[in-house]
Amino acid sequence: MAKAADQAYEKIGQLILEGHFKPGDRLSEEELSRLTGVSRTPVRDALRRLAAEYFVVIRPNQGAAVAIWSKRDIDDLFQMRAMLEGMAAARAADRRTDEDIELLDECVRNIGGVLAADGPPDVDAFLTENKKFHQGIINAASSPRLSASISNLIAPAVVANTARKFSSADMARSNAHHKELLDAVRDGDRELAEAIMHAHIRAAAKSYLSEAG
Amino acid sequence: MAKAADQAYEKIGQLILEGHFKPGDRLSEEELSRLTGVSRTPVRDALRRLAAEYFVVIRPNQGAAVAIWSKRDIDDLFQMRAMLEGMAAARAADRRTDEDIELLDECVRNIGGVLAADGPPDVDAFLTENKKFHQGIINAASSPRLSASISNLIAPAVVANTARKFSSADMARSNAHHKELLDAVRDGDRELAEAIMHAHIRAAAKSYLSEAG
DNA sequence: CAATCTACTCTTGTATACGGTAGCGTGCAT
DNA sequence: ATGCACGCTACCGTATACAAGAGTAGATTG
Repeated sequence: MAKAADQAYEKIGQLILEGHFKPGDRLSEEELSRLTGVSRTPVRDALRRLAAEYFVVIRPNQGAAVAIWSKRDIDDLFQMRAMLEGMAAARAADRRTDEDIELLDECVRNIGGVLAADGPPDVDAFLTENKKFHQGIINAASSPRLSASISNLIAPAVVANTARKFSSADMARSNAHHKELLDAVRDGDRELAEAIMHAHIRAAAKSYLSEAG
Repeated sequence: MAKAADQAYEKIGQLILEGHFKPGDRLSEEELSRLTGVSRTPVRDALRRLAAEYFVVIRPNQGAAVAIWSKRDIDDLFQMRAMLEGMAAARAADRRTDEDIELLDECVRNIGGVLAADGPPDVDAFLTENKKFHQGIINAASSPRLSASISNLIAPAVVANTARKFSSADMARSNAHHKELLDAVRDGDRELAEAIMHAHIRAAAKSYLSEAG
């Protein structure tokens, strides 16, 4: 957490997630400067980072605007994630350490606990553990470039929306995938790990796209 | 494109390509400012872009340094390119227009002309047309996010490849792949297009890794 | 003599002021 | 009335000035 640039980055992302800015809205640097309480320089820096993550689009001399996501864009994104995270899963199966396995196992057990609890499912807790699990796979792959590329693809907006659309059944199936993935990675079965991750993400994509239209 | 930030971006990339800065070297913003003739602000902007493309690494309060590429990093990079460009080729087979086909055909014919000429092969001309061909495939896929992701992966690979000498045989084989790709895309055969692109890039990877170590 | 603490310097991070460009509204001519 | 041109305004792009942090070298003390 360096300073102002990170504040701006967090704040702007949050504002987009909350719906304060809608897709297509222009993002004035001066306005963001007022909203975030820092000057335009770190705001510009934050906007470039958000652009790298496809959160916003920047056109020369026209400033930034919240990215507009077509159904095809989202489909492409999920497909790219499926491929890259599949590759990460395969690498993880090759290079995993005991600590990696332990972390992944913990996530699976935690999600199991969330789903076993009475009452409505705790979607936030699920999302948190889910993120930890996927990050664990990516870390286990120990490929900085791959990690960075995947991070850029996981636009939090899409992730958040996806989680909201998950039913209890979806989450249960998701965690079943996680268990299978964990086993495959533990056994060092790279092909199986990759295949399961493919299926896992494609299932999420289908779930999202069927509801979002 | 007369913008100072673009000038800085081009110039810095060029300096790294030429070997003026070597992997691991620190990149002082002030020094780059003097070398490029613009102020630090656009230099910083350029450095962030280069960081997004994995050309350089930036650490908070410690500035930028030329990225260091391990053999594994390069291998990962080629694999990622193979997957993403394979996906692009498949999409291109689905969505290609007559203009796309015409452009690709022109590239193939131009490279054929370069290779057919007497004397030593014109490597620069080959690289230029090769780039145009791959860009043509990516454009034909008409997926902005996919295009952006691939662009970020290609730049460093080019850096890595500059050290390498292309043989006439390499270029001939490469263009044979291009011809097959063109046919597959023209015929709308997505699976074939994807498979050929996979092979095409994996072959390039093997060729590079065998020479560079 | 070695180790540690401190002060200095050099670089990055941030703020602000200035210049250029694109978009937009108004007015005039057809 | 409509289309075009001119000027205005507002914002982005760039430069520069200032603040803060990290690395280093020197001095002091054990």
